Amino acid sequence: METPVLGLELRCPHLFNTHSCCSSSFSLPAVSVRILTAAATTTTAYTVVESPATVAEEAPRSKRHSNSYLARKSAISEVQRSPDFLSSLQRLARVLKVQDLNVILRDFGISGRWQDLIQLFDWMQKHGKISVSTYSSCIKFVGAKNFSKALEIYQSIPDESTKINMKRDGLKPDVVTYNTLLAGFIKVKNGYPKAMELVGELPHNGIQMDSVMYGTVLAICASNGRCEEAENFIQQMKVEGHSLNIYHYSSLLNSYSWKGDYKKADDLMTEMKSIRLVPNKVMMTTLLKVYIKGGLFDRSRELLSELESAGYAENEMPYCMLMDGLSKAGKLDEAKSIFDDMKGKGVKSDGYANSIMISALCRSKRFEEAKQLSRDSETTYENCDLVMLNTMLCAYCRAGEMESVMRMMKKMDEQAISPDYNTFHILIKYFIKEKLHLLAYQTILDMHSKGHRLEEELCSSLIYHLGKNRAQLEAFSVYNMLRYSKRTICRELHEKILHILIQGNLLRDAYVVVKDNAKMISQPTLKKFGRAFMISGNINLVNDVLKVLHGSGHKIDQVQFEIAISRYISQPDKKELLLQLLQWMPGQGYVVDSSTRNLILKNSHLFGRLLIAEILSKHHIGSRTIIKSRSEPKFRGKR
DNA sequence: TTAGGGTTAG
Repeated sequence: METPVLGLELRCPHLFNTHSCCSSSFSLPAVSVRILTAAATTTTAYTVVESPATVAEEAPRSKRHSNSYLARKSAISEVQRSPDFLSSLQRLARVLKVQDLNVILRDFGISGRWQDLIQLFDWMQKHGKISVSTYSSCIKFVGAKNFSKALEIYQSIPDESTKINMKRDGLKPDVVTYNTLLAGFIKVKNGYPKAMELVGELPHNGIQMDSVMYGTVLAICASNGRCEEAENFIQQMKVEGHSLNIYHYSSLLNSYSWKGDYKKADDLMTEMKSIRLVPNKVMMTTLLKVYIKGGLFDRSRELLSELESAGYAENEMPYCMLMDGLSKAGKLDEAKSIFDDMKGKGVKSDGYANSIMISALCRSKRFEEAKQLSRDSETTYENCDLVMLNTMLCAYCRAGEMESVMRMMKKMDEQAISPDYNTFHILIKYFIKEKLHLLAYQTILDMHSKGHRLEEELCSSLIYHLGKNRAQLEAFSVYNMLRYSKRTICRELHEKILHILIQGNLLRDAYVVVKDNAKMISQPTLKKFGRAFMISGNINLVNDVLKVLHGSGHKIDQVQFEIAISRYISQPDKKELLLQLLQWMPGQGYVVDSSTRNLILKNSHLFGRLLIAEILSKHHIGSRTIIKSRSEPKFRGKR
């Protein structure tokens, strides 16, 4: 007998009622009653549909109330209801079968618990508890929300047979599945090559591109600026006998907007009209974008009038496009006149137009006007988004309106809008400008702790100012944040921080910088560091510093040796270090000069006369070799 | 399951 599914069971309870004790022909089997009860508490009907089916696989009718059934049933609802479902899952892992997990997965999908769904899927994958329907459920639910994750899931399907099974079970990756995945690539940066990979897969699955899929692919081309590729697909469509619709034309037109290719755009409009397709709002707005990008502002203005008369300019979008294009082409006054015109007509606006105008004014350094417009915007639009807030904040910063800057920050706080990269950037620049260097430093710490990328130029400027104001430790901390955020930083910065650290006598930190970056630091700066370290660096590190300097190719001068050796002599307990240094020198081509030699001899009783004499004799031989080798190259050169 | 459009960061 076929395994009953709940739907049928509920409709025809008598078919499954094997318990003679249940006299009423309408009484439901006990299991169904339990499930109905569960349904009332678990909120989703979907869950209820699959549970008994899966249970029935292993629980023969006579044993419907088996402990294993009960355990699984309660495990499912426990996981579903748990505030920390992963730990419940971990605990109940041995009880739950793949089918049960699929039930939970679908429940998450239906109730919109996307994050949980993905976590559960990852867990199932990790524990090898996965079936064909896991994949298809996941793609179905995730695809609607998070396309790249859906694609990842699709790509994680281990073998062809699973994909074939999916097909057999009606869960096939068919034209629609592929199209769902492909649609996710629209507007994804660099989505084109990935989309093409997927398109390349189609023949292996016996799928032919249909008109809708061409629409999707063309949209991908358009949003990635691939106009030639778009043209090729159009050609392919024509060859295959597909007729072009407004979606196809619209995407092709959009692909021309990248370069502002208005000639091709005009030709396309003509072609489209010739097959009696009437340009709609989307087409006309896209055409406006092409004209603006192409710098055809007179025609843009005409087209905007056409949009107005067609009733397609009821909101601010097309005005915004034109204003922005004009201002970026340096035609601020023309942009302003569009703006005023739009305001005069009472066009519905959410504040974007203001935002565009404010930034345009800032770009032209008309800060007073920008500030005034920001004030107006603040009163007109109560709820501003982060970009608008940033734009206004920027205007106030540029105009030097400290009070307004603080007001904006307070506003963001109150509205629980968290600052983004730009907010931090704007503020830090402003604080530096106002010479509030420590505030700028605090802000950059905050920015870093929130995981934002640090921009080198900004850090470099702050490092400079902190250094100048004797905040060397803070400067070094900014340097380190930048250095350890996995970026290659410009060589001048190492040099810059080194000067700051030397100035602050933070020689140990300076040594770290030299050790890691000696090859990127200029010889005069290395020399400056070497001397400073010899004078007041930690005496125990003197030899190490000299070795690092030498190892980087730096030629250590006599002055440095002289200072180091004098320091050792003044601290006889460091005699081992002096002996090590003296022994190391000749091997590297260094010898002590006569005054240092005399100084050592004068104090040789502190270090052992014999030993000193022996070492210094090596220096003597060394000095002869050095003199000899200095004259040798001339001979070699002539030979 | 296919089309458009705006703003920050000197």
